[in-house]
Amino acid sequence: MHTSEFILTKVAPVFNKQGYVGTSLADITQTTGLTKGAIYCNFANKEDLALKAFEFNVKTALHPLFRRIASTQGAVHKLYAITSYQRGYYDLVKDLGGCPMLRVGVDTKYINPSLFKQAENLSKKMLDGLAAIIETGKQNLELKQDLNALDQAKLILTLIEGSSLLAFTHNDDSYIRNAMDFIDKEIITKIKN
Amino acid sequence: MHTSEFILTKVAPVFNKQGYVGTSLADITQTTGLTKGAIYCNFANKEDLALKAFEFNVKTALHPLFRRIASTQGAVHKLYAITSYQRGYYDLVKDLGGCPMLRVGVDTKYINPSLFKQAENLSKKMLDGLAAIIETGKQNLELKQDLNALDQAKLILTLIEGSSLLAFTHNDDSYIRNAMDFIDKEIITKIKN
DNA sequence: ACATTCACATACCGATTGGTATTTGAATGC
DNA sequence: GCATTCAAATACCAATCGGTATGTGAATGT
Repeated sequence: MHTSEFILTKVAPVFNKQGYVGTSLADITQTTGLTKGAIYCNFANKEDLALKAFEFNVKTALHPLFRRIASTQGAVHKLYAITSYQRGYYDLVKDLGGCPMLRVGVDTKYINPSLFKQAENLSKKMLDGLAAIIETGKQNLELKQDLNALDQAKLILTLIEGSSLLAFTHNDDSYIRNAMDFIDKEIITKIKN
Repeated sequence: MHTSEFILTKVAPVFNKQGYVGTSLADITQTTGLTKGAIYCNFANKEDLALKAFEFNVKTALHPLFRRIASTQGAVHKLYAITSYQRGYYDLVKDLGGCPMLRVGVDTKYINPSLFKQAENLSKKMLDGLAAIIETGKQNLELKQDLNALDQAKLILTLIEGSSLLAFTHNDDSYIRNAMDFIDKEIITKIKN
């Protein structure tokens, strides 16, 4: 494993737990066991490292979901794949310190615009992805025609992110399971007869 | 107005926007126009100030909601009062930088346990309050008997916090209005005939 | 065998951090 | 009118901040 990759595996969770300003170079050298020389040899500066760390966290927390969605056929099955994935989300990102999109979205809006932009883009991408699934579901006559795809997507993303927030606030993943159960029941009512 | 109160009005939004470590004493003296002497004359230290700032933010963002709930009679009307209040939430806390409970809940878990505890307690209080409304609604035969009050409360709080997060991520309060419309429609289906 | 390279360590930098000790100055009590 | 009080300003502190310049040592090429 290259050193830069090793650094990311160690540092990414720290950034996700402590935030951008809350993570110091001392924290970084301490968790990696390396010195500043090694860090600045592999990354341009703290911001560069934070950005890569965010990408790393997203890769471990959300890319598996994207792959599962892509390899699943049909709108309804794609939606079920999402809720199924999300049910394991708490355990998946527990050691990471929670959902990276949520963390960066809250943390960096006023202190690190370029990092915030990444979280904003990712959130938008997830919303658009959800809306596209629902829209094609309508076109394929899987889902009822009177659905507003964008509104439904907003609702699902709201439940995903909101339940993740509360799960990590209270160390209790029942918020997530509860929300996913609800989405599943909602999906059934939206299936075209 | 006492100086300590004046300081809070100026500093509370800064803490809410930039976070605990993201807000320096220099930020504090700058936004207040006062010196460190004045700050430390009115507050024990940065943590004390941050705690009081959080209370101040909660007072402006959520106490009006608590009062409206308390002065509204009946479970269904109380629930509608919540969604009605929440519809104006984006504009209400826009200058504050978003929902203080959400901000502190994400920001401080690993860097300031006592401050995090405050957010955690508040979140728990809101959940219990919601569950109590639904439970008494069942007992008063306003709401259907097969409702799980706690699960419903978790769902509502999830939608409230999740929509607030997305609204401030994308500077778009349609997430909140959309979620509140959905809750309102859900309430109707839960009313006992 | 020797020069070169390069990843990483060490040593150091000015600036900023949160916090404190001292000073100031206006109001208050007598 | 003089001493006291007290909120606020000033001046200062060690520690830490992110970042950089230099040193080092093992691997590489020839």
